[in-house]
Amino acid sequence: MAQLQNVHADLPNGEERDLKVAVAGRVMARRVMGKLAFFSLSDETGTIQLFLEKSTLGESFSKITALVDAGDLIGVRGILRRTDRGELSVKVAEWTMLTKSLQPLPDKWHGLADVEKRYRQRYLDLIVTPQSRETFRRRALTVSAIRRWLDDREFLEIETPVLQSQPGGADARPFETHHNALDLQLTLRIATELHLKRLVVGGFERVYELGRIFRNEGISTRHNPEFTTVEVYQAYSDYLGMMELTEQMISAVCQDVCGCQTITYQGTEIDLTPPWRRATMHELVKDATGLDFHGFSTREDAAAAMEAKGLHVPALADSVGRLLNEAFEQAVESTLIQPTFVMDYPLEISPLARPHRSKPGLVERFELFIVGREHANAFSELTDPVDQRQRLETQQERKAAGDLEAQALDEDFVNALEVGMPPTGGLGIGIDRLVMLLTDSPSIRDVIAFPLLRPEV
RNA sequence: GGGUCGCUAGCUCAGCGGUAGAGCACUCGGCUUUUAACCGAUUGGUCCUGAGUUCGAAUCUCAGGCGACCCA
Repeated sequence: MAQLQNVHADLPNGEERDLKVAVAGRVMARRVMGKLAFFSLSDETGTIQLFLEKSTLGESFSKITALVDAGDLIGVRGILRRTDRGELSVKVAEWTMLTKSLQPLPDKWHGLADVEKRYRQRYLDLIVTPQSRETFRRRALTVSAIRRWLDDREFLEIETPVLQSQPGGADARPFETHHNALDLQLTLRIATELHLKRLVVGGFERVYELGRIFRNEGISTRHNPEFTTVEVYQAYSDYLGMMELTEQMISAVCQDVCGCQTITYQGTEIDLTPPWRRATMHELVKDATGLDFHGFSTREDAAAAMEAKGLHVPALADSVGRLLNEAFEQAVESTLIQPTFVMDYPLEISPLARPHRSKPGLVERFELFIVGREHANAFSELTDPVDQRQRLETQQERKAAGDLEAQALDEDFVNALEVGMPPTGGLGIGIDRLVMLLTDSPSIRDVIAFPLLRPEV
């Protein structure tokens, strides 16, 4: 229908074009006046008006006006005519009921305002909310633009298991399930990381996977229990290489999806043109709070200084590094509106990242923040199997001490590192949050077609 | 987990202690240039659920359900 509107934009008011056309779609509105009627017919691309005359349709006119309601799917044949008021129309010669709608459409003017109903009955939302259709169209464009960008650079997408005997690759609680034939307790993956790294060990030097992961955690405007990430691994690269890849890829995807690299998110202009700001976590915390975490040698010193600044000191944060991260989350995170790479994280909160080449106690890791939210996480991968085993053993101790999100020790993964993994840069990007950014959506539920909701009744 | 707000016709909403309402949609009638068409008529209700207060509850109170937003 958009095509018809474009091709025949030159047809003058009140004139007909002797061209037979056939269109099909959903009747969105009816305006019937005696011996003349106008319907609005919509398909995925747009809307066209139907011009129905009793004098040309005869008995068929009474049938269509009597039987067809808003919401029905019909097909019509006829010629093109632009009405006196300038609306391109199909002057209908024949029509067919394709699908009768048994339920009335929501209010044609107000649409579906109840957000709960929009999520529970997304099909209705999509019919009556053009904005919603545009969001999911852009989501599809985003996903395909990312795949195209990576494929063009010879990254291979390889699918890894969703069902795993133990979760790994992230700090998160998994969903649990059971395999009947093997009588095996399984978990749904919380990340794709450990399997993609096994593929790097196996000789695939550029791999990625764009897919669904599952984390058994709360729901908010930024969290859905199942969400989509893309993880990318490049052998013989490092976190600096991943930083460049990240800004190049996201700015290119934005260009593809939005047609430019400067976008507006909830009223704030965001400039995604590379290069992006880079700053270390230490610098950012110092700028925001005045606290220099390089100067603290014990947790007690750091905790006292934080409390003096009015920052909360959680009991689980049992080291200077964890407190630095707390200070960052409390004082800095929400202020990082324009794209910012936050670099050089504490080692103890990064059990899969390589120690920093020149800064003891830190790792070569960055997270990307835009509009105050984490959008990506990357590091120079830890490839030393001895160090990796120790780090995961430390995680086991934390788990025993009650940290439900501490990571498991995946023996086979350590075994893979013992076989030998090349130095590698790894990156994970949250697709849902990226789509939120590119579609100006305030809630993650706006970019997930069927977000998890508690069942009614 | 805590706080605030919401839930009334298919949809959008009003009503806030005294007979349950409007617009749109649906049904019927009228109308040959409408586009939120218009005019007239009809129909449509577990007022989220339960308990309580009251002569009387959609309305007040308590508990519960579902959702939204904020906080942890």
